[in-house]
Amino acid sequence: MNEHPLIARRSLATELTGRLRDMIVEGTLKAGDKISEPDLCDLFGVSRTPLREALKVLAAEGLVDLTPNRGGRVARIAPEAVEELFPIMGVLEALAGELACARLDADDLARLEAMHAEMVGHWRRGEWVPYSGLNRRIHEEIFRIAGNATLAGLYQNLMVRIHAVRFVARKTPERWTEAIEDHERMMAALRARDGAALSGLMREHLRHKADVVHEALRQLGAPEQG
Amino acid sequence: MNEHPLIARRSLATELTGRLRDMIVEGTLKAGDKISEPDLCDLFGVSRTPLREALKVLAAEGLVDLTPNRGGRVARIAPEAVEELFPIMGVLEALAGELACARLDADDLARLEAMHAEMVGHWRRGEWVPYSGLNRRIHEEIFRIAGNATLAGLYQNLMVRIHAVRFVARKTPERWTEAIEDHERMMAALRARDGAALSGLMREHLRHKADVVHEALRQLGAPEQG
DNA sequence: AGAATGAATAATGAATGCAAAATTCAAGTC
DNA sequence: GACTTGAATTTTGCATTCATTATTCATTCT
Repeated sequence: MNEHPLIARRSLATELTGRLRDMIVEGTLKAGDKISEPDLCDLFGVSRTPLREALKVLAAEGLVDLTPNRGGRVARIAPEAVEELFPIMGVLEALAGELACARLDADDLARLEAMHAEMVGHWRRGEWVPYSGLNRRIHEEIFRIAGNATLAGLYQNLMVRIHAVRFVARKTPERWTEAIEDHERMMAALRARDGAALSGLMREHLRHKADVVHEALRQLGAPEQG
Repeated sequence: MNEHPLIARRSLATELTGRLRDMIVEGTLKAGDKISEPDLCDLFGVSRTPLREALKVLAAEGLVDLTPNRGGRVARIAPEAVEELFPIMGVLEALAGELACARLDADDLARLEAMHAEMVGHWRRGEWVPYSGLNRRIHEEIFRIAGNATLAGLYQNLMVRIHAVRFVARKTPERWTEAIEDHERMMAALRARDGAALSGLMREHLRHKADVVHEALRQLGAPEQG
C-alpha cells in the first residue's frame, strides 16, 4: 500500500554528517587536516550547532579525532590500527560469505558471475579504476546476499575508517594476480555452495589485502605530523 | 616519561553520552521510552546543546532512535536485530579467542583458571548474579589478552546494543549447564593453546547464548508499542 | 455522540551570544 | 639569537533565543 515513499526530511546535522563523511572518504578532507568549524560553517552556510553535532557523530565513528577545547582533526590511520582492523574485517567477510552461500539463489549467482567476468576483463586490460569499482561492488553484493543489514553496516563503517589507505594501496602485478586468483576460488566455492570454503577463502583474501596495505604503509614510513 | 596521566577534561556532551548510555544499559531508561530533552536537561542541569550532541552520538551507536522533528526514543531491540547481531558477535568472539590463544602467557592462563573456578563455584551454588558478573569478566579478559583494542571496542558496542535482552535472558538449568560445559571446553582449548579449537568453541558458545535470548524474546512476543 | 477543524501549548531544529580556553604573536630577558 | 612572558586574537563549549513543526485540547459540524 505505502507506495508513496514518505517524504524524507533530514536535519541539517544529518545532512552535514553525510557530506563531511564523503569529504573525508573522498579525500577532500585529508587525514590529519585540522577541522575549522568557522570555515566549514561558511562552506555549508550553516551555524556551528548542527555542524558540531555532525562532528560528534563522525568522532564516534572514528573518522574524526576531537580533543576538548582544541577542536578536531581528520583521523589519521596508524599502521597499528590497520593491523587491528583487518583481522576484524576478515572474519566479518568470512561470515558474510558463509551466510551468502546459504542464501544464494540462481539469480544471485548469475549476477556475481557476470560481475566477476567483467572484473577479470578489466584486470586483463590493466584497467585499475574500473577493476577496483567492480571489486568493491562484488564484495557489497555478497554482503547484500548474506541478508544481514547489521553486518553490512558494520563492515561499511570499518571500510570507511581505512579510507586513507585506498590511495596508498596500489597493488603490484603479483598482488593483483593473487587477488584475481582469490576471486576465482571464491567463485568456485559459491558455485559449489560451500559456505565453509568460501568463508575461509574470504578471510584469506582479506589477509592478502591487509598485506598489501601494510606493505604500502610501512613503505611510506610513519608520516607523523601533517 | 609521561608518568603524569594527563588531566582528563571531558566535555559535557561526552559526559552526558556516557551517563545516558549507562542509564539505557542499566534500564533506568527503558527500551521504547520517549526521550524528553527538557526533562533530561533538568535532570542533569545542562542546556539542550550538549544533550543533543550526546543524543546524536547515541543514535549513531544504535541505542537511540531519533525521528526528525519528533524527538527520540530509546531503541527497542527487535528479535530480528538479535538474530543479526549474534552471528556477528559469534565471529568476533571467535577471533578474540584465536588471537588470545596466540598471545596467552602463563599469568593470563592462571588468571583465567582462577576466574573460571570461581565461576563454576557460583554455578554449583546457584548464585546467578555473581556467576553472570564473572562470566562477563572472563569474556572481557579474553578480549584483553587478544590485544586488539578495536575488536574489544566493537564487541562492547554490540554488547551494549543488546542491553535489553539482559533482563529477559534468564537461563534454564539445562542451558546453564550447557554454558558451563562450553566454558570447560574453552578452558581446555586455552590450556592446549589450540586457537582453532577455541575459536570454534566460542562461536558455538555464542550460538547457544543466542538460542537462549531468542527463546526468551519469542516467549515474550513482540511488544510492538510501548 | 463522534469526527473534524483550528487555536493554544509544547517540543524540536538551528542561529546567535557569551565566557573560558587555546593559539598567535610581539616584546622582553638571559 | 633562542627562550620565556604576556597581551591580543581566535576558537571552542555551552547557554540562550528564535522560528518551525508536533501535539494537545477545546470547539464546531454532521
